[in-house]
Amino acid sequence: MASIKDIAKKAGVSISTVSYALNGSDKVTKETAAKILKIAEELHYVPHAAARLLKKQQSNLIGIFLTDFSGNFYGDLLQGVKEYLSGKGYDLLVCSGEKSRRLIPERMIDGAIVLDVTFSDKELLQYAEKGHKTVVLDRELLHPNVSQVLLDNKAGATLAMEYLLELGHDKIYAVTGPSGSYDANQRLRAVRQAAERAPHAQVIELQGDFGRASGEAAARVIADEYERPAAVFCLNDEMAVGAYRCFTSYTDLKIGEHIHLIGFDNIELAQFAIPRLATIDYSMRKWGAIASEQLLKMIAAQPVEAERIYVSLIKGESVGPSPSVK
Amino acid sequence: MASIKDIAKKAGVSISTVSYALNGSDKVTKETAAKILKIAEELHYVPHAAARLLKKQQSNLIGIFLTDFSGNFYGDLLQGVKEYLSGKGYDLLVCSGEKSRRLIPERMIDGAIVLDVTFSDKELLQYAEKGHKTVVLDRELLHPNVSQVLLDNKAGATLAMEYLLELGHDKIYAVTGPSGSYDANQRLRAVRQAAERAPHAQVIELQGDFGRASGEAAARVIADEYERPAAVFCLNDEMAVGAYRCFTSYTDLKIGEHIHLIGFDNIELAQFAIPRLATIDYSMRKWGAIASEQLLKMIAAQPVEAERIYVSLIKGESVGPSPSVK
DNA sequence: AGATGATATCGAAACGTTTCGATTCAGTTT
DNA sequence: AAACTGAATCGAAACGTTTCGATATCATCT
Repeated sequence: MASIKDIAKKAGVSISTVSYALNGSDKVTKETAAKILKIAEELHYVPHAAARLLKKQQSNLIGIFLTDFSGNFYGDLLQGVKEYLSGKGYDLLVCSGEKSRRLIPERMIDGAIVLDVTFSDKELLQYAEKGHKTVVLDRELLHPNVSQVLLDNKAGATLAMEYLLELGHDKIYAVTGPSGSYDANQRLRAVRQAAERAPHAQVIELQGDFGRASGEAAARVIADEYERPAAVFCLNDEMAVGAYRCFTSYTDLKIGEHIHLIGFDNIELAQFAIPRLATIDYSMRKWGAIASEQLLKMIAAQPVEAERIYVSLIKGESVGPSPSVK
Repeated sequence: MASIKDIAKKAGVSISTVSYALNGSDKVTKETAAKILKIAEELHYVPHAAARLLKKQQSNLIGIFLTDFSGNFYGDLLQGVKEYLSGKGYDLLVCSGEKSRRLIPERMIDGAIVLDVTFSDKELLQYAEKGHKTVVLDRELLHPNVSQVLLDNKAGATLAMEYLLELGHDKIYAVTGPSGSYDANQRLRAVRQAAERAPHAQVIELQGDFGRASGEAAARVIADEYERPAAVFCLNDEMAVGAYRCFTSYTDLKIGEHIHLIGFDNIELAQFAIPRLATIDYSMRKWGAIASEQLLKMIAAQPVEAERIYVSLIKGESVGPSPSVK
C-alpha cells in the first residue's frame, strides 16, 4: 500500500512536504503541491487511519451504543445521528454489547452517544472522568463531560392520561416498564400524578417490562377480570402491540369500544395496527440530531446545556369515548 | 493517559518487557509479569487502539455496510453477525452511507460484510484487489478476496408460485423489485419460469421497487382493474404491507378471499398483519452468522466456498383457495 | 576454570502520520 | 556587496505499540 513515503520518493521531496501538500497547507508552492497531489492520485494513496489517529489523537468517529439491534425502534434515531454527523466530517459506528465498549477507553472514537441501560452510571462517569465526551439518552448524569437529551416523558404520559380522562374513562390500567429504566420511571410518575388529580378514576398498575410479551400478559390479566369497559395505558407501544395480540386473538373484546388502548413511542407497528393505536409521538430523528450536535459541541469544548425532546398526542381509533358518558 | 512507557518507568523495567508481560508472553518471569500487571491495573492502563493497529495492521473490527438503518429488516441479521464475531474477539461496526466506506481503504477494519446496492461491483473489486476481504450478501462477485452468502431466492419464489398455483389461482400478479437488485432479479426469474410451467395461468408483472409505497401503488392498479379473485405475489414483504394498506383502506376487497396476497422475507410487520401474511421465510440470524464465519476464514487465509441460505414457505390466511376450484 | 547454553531483559527499529524548528535560497534592502 | 527578510523545503521527533536481535546473567557441563 502506498504511503506518504512512497509519494515523497517518487516526487523527489521530503515526507513533510508531502504531508503539507496533502493537507492543503499554503507552505508549499502551487506547482509542488500539484505534482504531489497528482502522484498521490496515481498511487491510489489513502492515508492510514491508525497512523493519523495516533498522531492527532482524533478519529472523527462517533460511537452510538445501543442495548441491541433488534426491533424497529432505533432506525430513525440512527438516521438522525448519521445525517447530522456526516455533514460535519464524522462517521458513525453503531455498537452493541459489553465488549464493544472497549472502543471508548482505547480512544478509537472521539465521543459516544449512549442509549443502553446495561451501561452503568458508574462506568459512564469513569469514562467521563478520563475525558471521554458522552451524550446520554436514557438517564440524567451530572458531569462536565456528559450531556443529556431526554424525552419529555412526563408531558407525554400526562397527555395520554388526560386524553383518557377527558373521554370519560374512569377505570384505567397502566402497564408499567422495567424499574431500571429512566423513561419508564418518568412515565409512571406522571401517571400517578395524573391519578391523584382525578380521584374519581380508578388507576390500576400492572407490571410490564417494555417487552411485547409482557404487554400480552398484562392484557390477559385485564381480559380475565373484565367487567366493564376500561382503558389501558401501555407505557410503550411494544407492550401495546402485545396487548393487541391478546385482545384480538384471546378475547372478543373490541379495541376502541370495549377496551381502549393507548401507547407511547409511535413505533411503526403501531401506525400499522388496526384500529390505529393512539400513542405519544416524538421525532426520533430530531432526537438523534440534537444528541449529535451536543456531542460535537462538547468535543469542540463549547458549552452545552441539556435539552428535552417534546412529544405530542396522536389520537387513534384504539381509544374511543367511555360508554358511561355517551 | 497511562501508556506502556509509564508502566515501564514505574516498574523499573524496559518498555519491551512491559509489552511482553501485557501480552502474556512466557519470556518474562512470573514475578516480573505479576508486578507489571499490578502496576498496569493501578494506572488503569488501556492499550491505545491506534498504536496497536498501526503496528499490527489489524484492528479486530469488522464493518457491515448497509444501505440505511431504517426498517426493521436488519435487526436479526446484525444480531447474528454480532453473536458470531464477539465470540471470536472481533467487534462489529455498522456502517451506512457512502462516506463511511473510507474505513475500508483506510485500513480501519479487518474485513467487510456488504448488503448495500449502492456499493458498485467495481468499487468492491477495487478493494478486493488491494487485499481487503469482503463477504457480499446481495450479489455474485468472483474474486479470491470476496465470498458470498446468498439467499435461495429462486427456491423461495418457486415455492410461493407453486403454492398459489396449487390452490387453483390462475390470475397472478407479480409485483417486482428494483432492477438493480440481485435478489429482485433472481425472484423475478423464478416467477417467470414458474409461469412458463403453468401456461393456463395468467401472470401479470407490475413494477415495484421493494418500497412500501410501490406495493400500495401496485395494489391500487390491481384494485382498479379488479374483475374476479386474483392472487398477488409481492416480491418482498415491505410491498405486501403496502398492498395491505391499499386493499383494506381503499377497497372493500377482503384479503384471503377476494384478493390473495403472498410476500417474501417474513418481516415482523408481516407476522403481525391481520390476516397473517403468507410469505417466504429464512433465518436472518443464520445469514449473518455464516457471513461472519466466512469473513473470518478469509482473514485467516483459509479457503471458503460460497454458501446459500435456505428458505421455507409460511402459509397464512392472506392466501386462500381460488373460488373457481371450490 | 573456561566454555556452553538457557533464560530474562533490554535497546532500537518499525508501523505512517503530523508538526516544530532548522536550513536553504532567492529576492530585497541598505 | 553585505546583510537581512521571507518563502519553500527539509530533518527529526513524536504519537504508543510490537518484535527482532543483542546483551547480560547465571547455572551447567566438560
